[in-house]
Amino acid sequence: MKVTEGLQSRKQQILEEAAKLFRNYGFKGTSLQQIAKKVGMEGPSLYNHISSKNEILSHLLMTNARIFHERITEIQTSSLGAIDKLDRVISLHIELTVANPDAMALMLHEWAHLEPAEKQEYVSLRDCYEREFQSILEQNIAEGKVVQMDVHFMMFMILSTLRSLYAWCAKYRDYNRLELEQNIKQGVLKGILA
Amino acid sequence: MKVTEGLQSRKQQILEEAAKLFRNYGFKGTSLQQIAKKVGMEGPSLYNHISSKNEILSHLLMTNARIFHERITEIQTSSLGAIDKLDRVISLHIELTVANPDAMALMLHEWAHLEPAEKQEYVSLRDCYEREFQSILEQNIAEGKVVQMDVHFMMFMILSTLRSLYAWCAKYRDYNRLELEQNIKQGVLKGILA
DNA sequence: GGTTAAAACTAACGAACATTAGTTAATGTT
DNA sequence: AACATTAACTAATGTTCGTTAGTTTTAACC
Repeated sequence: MKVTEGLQSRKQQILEEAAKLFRNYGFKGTSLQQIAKKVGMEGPSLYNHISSKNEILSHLLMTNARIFHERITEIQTSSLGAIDKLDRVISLHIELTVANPDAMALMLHEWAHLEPAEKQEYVSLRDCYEREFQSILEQNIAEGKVVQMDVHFMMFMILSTLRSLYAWCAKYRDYNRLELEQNIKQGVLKGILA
Repeated sequence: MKVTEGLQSRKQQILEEAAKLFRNYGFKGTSLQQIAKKVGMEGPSLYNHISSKNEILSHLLMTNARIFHERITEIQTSSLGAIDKLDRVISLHIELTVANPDAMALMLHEWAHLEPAEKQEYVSLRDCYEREFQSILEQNIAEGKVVQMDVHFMMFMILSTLRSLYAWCAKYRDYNRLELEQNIKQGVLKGILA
């Protein structure tokens, strides 16, 4: 038995390098040999840590999908005011994106390569997330906190920005996270606040 | 020689079906056999119309990249006011996205699979586009047409929305294009107009 | 220091895929 | 009617890749 596991386990290291590669070349465009090389071993050796290539993708996607789902229902069922709920959801996106931009980059497209059962669960989690989001926006509209506008359209605009954040947040390393949050909230909300 | 070429040439048909498949499964995740099946022939028969799988991707990406580059420099060098230039650029995005949402979906990520020379040209065209865009925004800021805000950040927010449009515009078929334009411009600009 | 288990390596298999070559059917031209 | 061209097909090739099996090395523990 090993007593020291290194600061991050070997598996964690594999997941992180895979996420970077998947982000750049896509799941199908990345070979296990490439991943192995980044971690410093031969391709087949990966199978001492994972059970399949697909498991890597699955872990990266499902983990974050479940977190998003948990956290937004937590926010939605809280006793916060509508505007504060929206504020928290934006913070949630920024928090997860800053913590893990590579995995976040995969969530837009790469779920298509999940195995059927997990793909179904992923889509279900995402749809559920969007319903909660929409509900929060509708609450804001009903309370007059926000301009009159087609809900779907409002959601499209906000989610487009939040979901693209991974691609830009590297350029804002000099901003600390609070500055980043304030900038985004101002930008997103000032177009919305009545 | 053929006298009737059908309403769309066979090659055009291949490009369109390929764009749909690339959008859903990615370039690397789509096989020539899949494309051939959609067009109604066997895999190798595609080579009577194209010279390689990569040429399909190249055509889809480079065509639109060049159009974007041409049109934005046209707008930028025009004698329009700053605010009108921004307005035209937004219209440009909407126009091209509505006309060809599948090809537009590829422009975010699939350029990574272009051959080195073309990848370089693509990135160069995109960078050039972003410089022109930024320049237009700076003009707006200088003229006080727009709130004080980090230019890169402003560009990030607007481009995030415009570049995600392909994913949503299918849901807005019932909107006609003018309504769509008005909605987007109101949404994007109202967060910006001083 | 010898035992044991984790984790690395090498070799090889089998499937999928892009691409090439050679052939045939259909269509338009002379 | 003979010819040429286009575009389809079938068969085959070479490559890449995920994965398995078997073996060796590493390193903790008694």
